[in-house]
Amino acid sequence: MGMNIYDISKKAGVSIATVSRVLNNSPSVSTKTRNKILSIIEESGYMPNAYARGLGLNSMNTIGILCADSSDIYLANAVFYLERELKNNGYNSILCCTGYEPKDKENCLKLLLSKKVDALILVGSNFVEKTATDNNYILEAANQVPIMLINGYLKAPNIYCILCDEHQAVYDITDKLIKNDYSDPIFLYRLLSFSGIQKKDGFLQAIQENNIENENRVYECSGDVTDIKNYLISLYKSGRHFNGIIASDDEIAIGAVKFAKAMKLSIPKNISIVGHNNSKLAKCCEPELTSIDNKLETICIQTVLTLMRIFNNENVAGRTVFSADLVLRETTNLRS
Amino acid sequence: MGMNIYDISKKAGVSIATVSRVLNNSPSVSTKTRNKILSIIEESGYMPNAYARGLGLNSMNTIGILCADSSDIYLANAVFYLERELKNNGYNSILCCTGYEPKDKENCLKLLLSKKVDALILVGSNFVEKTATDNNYILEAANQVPIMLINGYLKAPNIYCILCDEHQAVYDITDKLIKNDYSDPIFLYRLLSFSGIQKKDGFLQAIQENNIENENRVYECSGDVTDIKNYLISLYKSGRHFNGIIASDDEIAIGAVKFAKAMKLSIPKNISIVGHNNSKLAKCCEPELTSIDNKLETICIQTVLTLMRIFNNENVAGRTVFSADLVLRETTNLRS
DNA sequence: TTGTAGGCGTTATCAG
DNA sequence: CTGATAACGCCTACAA
Repeated sequence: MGMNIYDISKKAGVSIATVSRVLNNSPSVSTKTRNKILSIIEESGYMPNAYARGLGLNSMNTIGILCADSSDIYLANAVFYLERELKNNGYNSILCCTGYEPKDKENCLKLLLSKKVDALILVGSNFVEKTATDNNYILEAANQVPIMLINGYLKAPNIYCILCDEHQAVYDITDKLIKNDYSDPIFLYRLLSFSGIQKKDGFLQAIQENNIENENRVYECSGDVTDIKNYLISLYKSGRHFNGIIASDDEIAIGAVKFAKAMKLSIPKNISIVGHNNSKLAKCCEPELTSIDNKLETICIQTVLTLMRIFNNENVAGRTVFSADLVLRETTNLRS
Repeated sequence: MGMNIYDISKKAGVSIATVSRVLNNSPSVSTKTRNKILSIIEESGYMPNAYARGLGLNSMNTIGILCADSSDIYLANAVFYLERELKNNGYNSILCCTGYEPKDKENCLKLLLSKKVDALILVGSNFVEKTATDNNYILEAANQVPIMLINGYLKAPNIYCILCDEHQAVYDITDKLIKNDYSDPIFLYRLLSFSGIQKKDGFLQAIQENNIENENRVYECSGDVTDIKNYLISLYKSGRHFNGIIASDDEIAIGAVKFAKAMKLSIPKNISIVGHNNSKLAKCCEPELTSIDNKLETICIQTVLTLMRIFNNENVAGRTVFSADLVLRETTNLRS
């Protein structure tokens, strides 16, 4: 199997340059020699050595995709869309799951850089740390390759951010809920990542503009559906009787639904519940979850499109924002 | 940034060979020169060129992971576990989602081969086609690199299969259900892939051994939770009044739960429902889903372990089978 | 249209 | 312990 371009050139009675030209679809090869070479390549099963090619061209057409956890439903979808789009544009994807520790994120990023990927896509707003200096390694990386940031924002040269306006989305639904007499909503989140903060601030802005007391409204939670449910039950039993729940992801919202059922609160009569991401979970829930759709596929398509433009030296925005959709289902009684 | 080993060697006043030795932790370098070179590398931010190294060593330590659809919850988990294990062993993962068309699977596999990955991991039994010749491309690929098959079986040189005994698992639960008076169960599946067939056959064996009529027991279904629900409703309304549902994945099972609720069948009193994969969905369902856990993490860990042994020229089994666990929850009233 | 030769940045062999 | 040099396989001016 150890075939190389010399072997092919010998068999064809031509020089390696001509073989290389055929390989790279150069027009300046006679049809006759081209066909001859092609048939020899075909029958010998020869494949150009990707490393050698990479060495000469300084690229192997691979993109590094970094995400905290590709088993997370949301991130898994992002990875799927990105890989598809990249493949359609002739690029392969190296996946690297970093976990949530800043140090690990940095190590993974450097690892991919050492593999000489052509660009890096950081998926998930948790890549942007609150402490600015913690993001320095990303800025440095941007000196070497373009960095695409999905659902995060970092203003710096060679960093391109594609995101969804979560602030507005959460503001809108909170405001709507309040104006529909669910005037005592709470907000549940896992992480105050970039988008986590956006969501929280959108929520609080709606609270403020409606002149509602803002104490005891924002709660951090963690764990699986059962953990969330139990957390809410104890919160409720402690006397905090809210009538609306805005969750920062669908899994939390499902925990909230289970809580409501456990406490015999009728959904959406006694309590409204809104999820986030409009994931597959939303339709698995009963009643089905109203959820904010943050246009993940659109974002991923745009990300790859933007990246291709960058490779092509076209002019490109450092920041692209899409607005979210609200998908109404059975955990609210709102109308569109 | 375009630093190479020559630049470093000049700055250090040594030859490139010595720099290379330091880079590769060769013991035969004096501590003095080693430290000098290391500090120069450090301050200059030099990184060895991975392509050049790959060219020389004929490996870039990358493994190709092929799966039909990495947004599928089950496959996403597999990809996550595999990437983690590979990374821990010094390998990077190139992900390639193939879709379900045989031709596309073949193209993706060849694409990865052309990138000179060190091995290929095919995730999901749908990679093994029923028509033997359709698998030829996999056998050919095995001439170039080791092929790891997760949840599929193909007996051939250099192909290593790690799987779960789905047959036994489905047999056991079906038998149990029947013996607990749920004597009219049906089996729902999406695809008759390798493991799909295992599951179906396990089901049918239990049916047969319990002397139960085997007509109108096995149904193909597709789509999302709502589609499954509607499919079952129409089946039920047509007069097919089963009292047990064994589903080939959790999403189908959730559709089944929704069907039962819609038809006012009490779970598990009137009907028992069993999912498969023990995914996150199982706990999102209400009542929570009894589900067959096919040990995905164990399988992935074993896969990478086996692969490392292969690289190490150790002796390795061509087939490793784990037994499944049954996780009892609220959609059955069985005891462990 | 085709061939020659240099360069890409390593690793590894063989002298010293 | 260190240095010179030949691979590794491809691409691409430049020459013919």
